[in-house]
Amino acid sequence: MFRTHTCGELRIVDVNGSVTLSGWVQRVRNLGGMTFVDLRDRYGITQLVFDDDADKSLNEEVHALGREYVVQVTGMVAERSSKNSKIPTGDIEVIVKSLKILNSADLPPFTIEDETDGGEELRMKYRYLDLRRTPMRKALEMRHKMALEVRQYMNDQNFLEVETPVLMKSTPEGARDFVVPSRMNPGQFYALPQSPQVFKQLLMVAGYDRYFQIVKCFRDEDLRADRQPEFTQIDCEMSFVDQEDILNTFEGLARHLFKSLRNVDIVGDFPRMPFADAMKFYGSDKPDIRFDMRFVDISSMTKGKGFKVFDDAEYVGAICAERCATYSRKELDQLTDFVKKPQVGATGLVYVKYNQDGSFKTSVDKFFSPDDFKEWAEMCGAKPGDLLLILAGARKQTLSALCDLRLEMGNRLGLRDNNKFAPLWVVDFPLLEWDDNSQRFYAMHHPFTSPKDEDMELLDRNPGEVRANAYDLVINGVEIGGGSIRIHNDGLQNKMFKVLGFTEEEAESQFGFLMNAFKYGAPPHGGVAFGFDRWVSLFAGVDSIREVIAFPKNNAGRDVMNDAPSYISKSQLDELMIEIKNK
RNA sequence: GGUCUGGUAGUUCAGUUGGUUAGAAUGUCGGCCUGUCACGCCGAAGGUCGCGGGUUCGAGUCCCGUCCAGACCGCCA
Repeated sequence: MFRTHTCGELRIVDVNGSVTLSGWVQRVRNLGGMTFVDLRDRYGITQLVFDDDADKSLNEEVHALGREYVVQVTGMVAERSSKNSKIPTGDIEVIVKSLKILNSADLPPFTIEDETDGGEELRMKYRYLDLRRTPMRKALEMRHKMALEVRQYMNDQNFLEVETPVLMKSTPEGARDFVVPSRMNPGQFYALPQSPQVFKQLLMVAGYDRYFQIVKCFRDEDLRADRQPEFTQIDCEMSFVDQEDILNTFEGLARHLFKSLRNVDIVGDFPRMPFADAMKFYGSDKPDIRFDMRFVDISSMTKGKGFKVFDDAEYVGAICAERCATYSRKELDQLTDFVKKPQVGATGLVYVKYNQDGSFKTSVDKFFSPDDFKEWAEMCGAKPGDLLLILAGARKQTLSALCDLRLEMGNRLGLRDNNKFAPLWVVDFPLLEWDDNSQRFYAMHHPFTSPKDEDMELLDRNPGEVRANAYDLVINGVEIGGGSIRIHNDGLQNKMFKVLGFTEEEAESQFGFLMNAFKYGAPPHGGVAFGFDRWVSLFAGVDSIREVIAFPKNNAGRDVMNDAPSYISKSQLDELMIEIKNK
């Protein structure tokens, strides 16, 4: 027997018991006449004592111990003379009678501690060591528990988990597919699913009524801190529902997860914000509403006073930073540099300090009067002591830059507390997006999204104005998930394909099976998919989804631990009838 | 495809205008130490300054190229 207890479970009631523990050596503290060893496993840390007065026979073996050695010990549980309140086992220790080294260990390249000294690259290369650290273990435990609670809630709501294929058909719409060559069908390829979208709709046609799946999805696009080539979704679909039913059902899921994982009660209904308002007031389709600082369009009040930047601008927008009128020249310069970064893309920043005494100090004193500033301040709801930050230029770029500036100010002012949660439904998304390059409309969500009934007639004459029955769940400025009510009749679906520029043949070859299915009694249905990794990372309070994925890829899509992807042999290629082109 | 930041001891980093033998902390190793829990004290070892080229009397430092890592833009229905 390797152990009678784990390293996390012995307490004061176990004193005088004989126990056997196995684990990893976290740390050795040799005090000369006695030695303490912290023994670690997944469940915790237990202190071992080797006391010369009691028994010198183990001296040599203890001396040989190194970090991360795997050992087994037998001994007696004793109450500590000096207790450690920081760990659950801190009242006791094990006086060791026998010690067996099960395996020695090379010196790890970084310290296996909560605050490791290891950099990102090393941690990824030796991920199995990184995963020994408590923060990583806790993140994966959080992930496990979240999956469990999702299944619990969904089961209670009558949802059925159904597995859908991983090898499926490639479709050119949307993200780039990962493809898998088929040996038995030379020259043909499967695609890995970007989402099980069509399968879940077919399950609705099949009458399964409520489906969900915690499922891996794949997209062959460049990575980010919150984007991996393979990621996990909570994928859901329901029949005989309208948008309201879906929002309510999944608001319930969100509440259940907030409560069970973070013990947070969200008071009141989740707010809902039309996409158009989100863009107008926050410059983003995923606003962080933990703090207000809404944009105010002051274009009308800033023109015709001879300040060319404002006069030429399509849009002049302001945000009000409370109690920031005391900002120094240096701080304002930093903000100016921030908005001028290529990633933000503003050409400059205008500030208006509304001083405590009611006077104004601004970067545009030459062009405007104190009365002008007073008007702007009133419009922005600014009080003496506040600071207005103003960007101007083309509408789209300026809204986007102002969004970045708002979030930066939120960070500076400590308004983005990781332990505070502000969920939000963004609704009424546009159905279509015009793409200048290819001179055609693309589905903003996906081509199966239904237009709003009241906008249906616009579909022919002004498709860009049509709003969709589509919605996103946004928490703290993170897009946690999104979905839509689907089209369930083949006539409307055909029309959508037409608007999207598909020929009948293309629509038939790519989605014919779905259109065909719709002919056999498709119920009205809709659904949603949540980014499981993002949600876990939000609850775990970490910045990157890599921190909640056991074995993630790096930013070039590589697994630096096993060096995938890799070349395959000539014979493998031959079998697949594939030839590699020289660059 | 692009922009930016970084690569120096096992690790995390510092390194002045281009100038003597490249430093600190931590870890490691050795010694001392009987109540530590980030133990303490003393001592030691540890470097292809990512790689290649160039400028220079002289390059960790400047220039060019390249590789690697990270953040972001494009992309991600």
